[in-house]
Amino acid sequence: MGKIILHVDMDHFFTAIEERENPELRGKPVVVGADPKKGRGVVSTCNYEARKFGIKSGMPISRAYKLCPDAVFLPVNYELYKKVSKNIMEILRKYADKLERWGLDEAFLDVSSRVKDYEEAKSLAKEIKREIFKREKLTCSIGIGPNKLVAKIASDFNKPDGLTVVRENEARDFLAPLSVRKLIGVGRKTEKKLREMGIKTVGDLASYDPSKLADVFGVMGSKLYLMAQGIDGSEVREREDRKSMGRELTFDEDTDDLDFVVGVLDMLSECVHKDILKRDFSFKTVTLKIRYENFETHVYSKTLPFRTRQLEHLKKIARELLVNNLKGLKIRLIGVRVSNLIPMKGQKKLEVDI
DNA sequence: TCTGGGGTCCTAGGACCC
DNA sequence: TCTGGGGTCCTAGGACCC
Repeated sequence: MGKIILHVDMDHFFTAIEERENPELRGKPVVVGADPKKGRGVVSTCNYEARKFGIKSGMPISRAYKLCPDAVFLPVNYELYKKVSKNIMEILRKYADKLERWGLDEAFLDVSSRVKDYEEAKSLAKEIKREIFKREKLTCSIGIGPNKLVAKIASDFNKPDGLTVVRENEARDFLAPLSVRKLIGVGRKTEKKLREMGIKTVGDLASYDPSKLADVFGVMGSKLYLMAQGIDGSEVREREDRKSMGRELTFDEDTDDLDFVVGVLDMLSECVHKDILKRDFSFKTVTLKIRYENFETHVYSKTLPFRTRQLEHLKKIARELLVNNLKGLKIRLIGVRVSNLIPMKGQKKLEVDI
């Protein structure tokens, strides 16, 4: 028999945690994200009451405010959400051969060796939902399928507090009526390109000429065609090795005050440096990100011939990358990231590195 | 609709090495 | 003399995920 994969997706995670911590919020529209008074930034998560007003995650906070000025607007409390996420991942880990975290609030579980059929997988999923609710007072939606793609789309099919099973022989028909946008890896740009080719649904994609898809999208084209048939060979993989760590900040107002920008950049470098020390890495590459008033965004990087973990190296390279590449426009965002990470030797690994 | 902050992966050209 | 083929690393940009 093939694999059985679960996708667990916490229901409106950030706002659900806020409601749990402060029950007075229940029943009211709640939005976690940027400060609507400042007006810049987006909605991170909103609860179902807020969605009734048309608010969605990713939407500019100014628009959310116009749609529902009476909603409760809360800042993003990452430290709290990370702690809750860690608890939930520890619960999930017990139920799976392999677990792949996908952001703070989602995970794939390969349970192939733990269950003998989809009925048993369904019982397991119910048990997971019970335990998460008992321990954390939070609900989730779970999708069960023959691979990650189908499991993920299944978890999204019935929310909140849903459980959807899609067997291997049902996958094609299940996917066919859905928008291509539901497929993993199809975002706004690819959706638009596909629409221009007359492809709107997964069914349209499944019956399209695969060689034409390969011509237009390259390797991605073949993947798209397979996904449309419900086929996805990707493994559930435990990610041990972190690839990069960074910090970025959008200013309240665009600025051309270079001293100010350098000051913020130094502060971001210090934050990144703290994370490096906390997780015990050294790095070789520093990347500077800069976004101008017209939203034009650039990244510049420099790789050292040696590894380091010194704050002064980080600050100096970040500053150089900034002043060597500036255009004559006001600056909207500045960010710094380190990669080419090398774990320091002889140190024990953190159990869950979030 | 005037677009956050944390990330990952892919592509493509060029340097450099054997 | 005007010319290779394979491999790896670096850099910049872009699409995508939550």
